[in-house]
Amino acid sequence: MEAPELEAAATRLRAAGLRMTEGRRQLLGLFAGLGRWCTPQELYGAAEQAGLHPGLATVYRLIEALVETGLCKPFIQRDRTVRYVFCPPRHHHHLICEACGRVADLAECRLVLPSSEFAIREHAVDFFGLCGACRAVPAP
Amino acid sequence: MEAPELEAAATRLRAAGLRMTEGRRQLLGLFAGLGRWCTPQELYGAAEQAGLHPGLATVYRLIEALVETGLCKPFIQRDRTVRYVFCPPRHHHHLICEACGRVADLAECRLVLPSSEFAIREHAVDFFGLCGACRAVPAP
DNA sequence: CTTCATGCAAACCCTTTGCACGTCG
DNA sequence: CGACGTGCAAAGGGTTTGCATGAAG
Repeated sequence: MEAPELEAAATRLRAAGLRMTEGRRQLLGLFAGLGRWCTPQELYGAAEQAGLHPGLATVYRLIEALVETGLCKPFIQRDRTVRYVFCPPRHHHHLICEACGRVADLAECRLVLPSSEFAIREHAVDFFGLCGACRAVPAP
Repeated sequence: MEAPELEAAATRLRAAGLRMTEGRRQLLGLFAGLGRWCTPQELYGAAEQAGLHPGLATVYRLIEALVETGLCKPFIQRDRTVRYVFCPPRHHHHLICEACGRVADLAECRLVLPSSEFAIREHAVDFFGLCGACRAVPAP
């Protein structure tokens, strides 16, 4: 995640009426920089390790705001774990490594939309598998 | 959902070591016939209306078994509601109406998979929008 | 200064589990 | 008849909320 994308995300949050506090900015930067999906608890843990000390509720509230503004997408796994992926503010798809959780963005995806009377508002194309690193070694 | 697909689902469940009790068969038939995604509570309510009286725990246990055998897929919505879609035992994608919850299967979808070092195990292509009926009238 | 963010802990609610009984094979 | 399914109610645990305090604009 580069600074421009982070800035664009912050701008969108501000546009939604949210204040960019220092803690929020840092937590957002951490999440965007993680490059992998995570549970709120995992993000909370990562923040601790990074020397930030947000309350768990704050983590949940940021994620909620991100989801509402389209900057974050929830996934539910088969074991019902819910993980969130940070979504840069542009259309894209995901390649999610099921071993390490790393998320790669896929800007281009040639998808031929089906023709039907269905009015499509949004489509989700997500790929699950193993990233190059995890094909070679166990998950880090 | 036609009988053959229901039968195929039942066969897969049996293959997974599950017993097809009468109640389970009826609940499965109800779910498969619903044609829309639903929460466990909603399925429970639909069963009540249909004259079945499974315990809520039974509904959860069936859904769990279906998910584990790939006959059902969980979706998490932006408001964190978790809904399940019955998945006939063949590869397909979904058209999900966000107004009425109706699910249309999409057997064919021309998708050009991206080339990368990523080993894709599974891909999900799901469309969200409004079905023909809901474009015309409020959700039933 | 008004509005919104934060932490903490309690409250919530969806989901899961334990147990006794019934049923499938 | 042994293993699994079911119902009920209680337990569990991730998520949300209330409230007092502090920062943002």
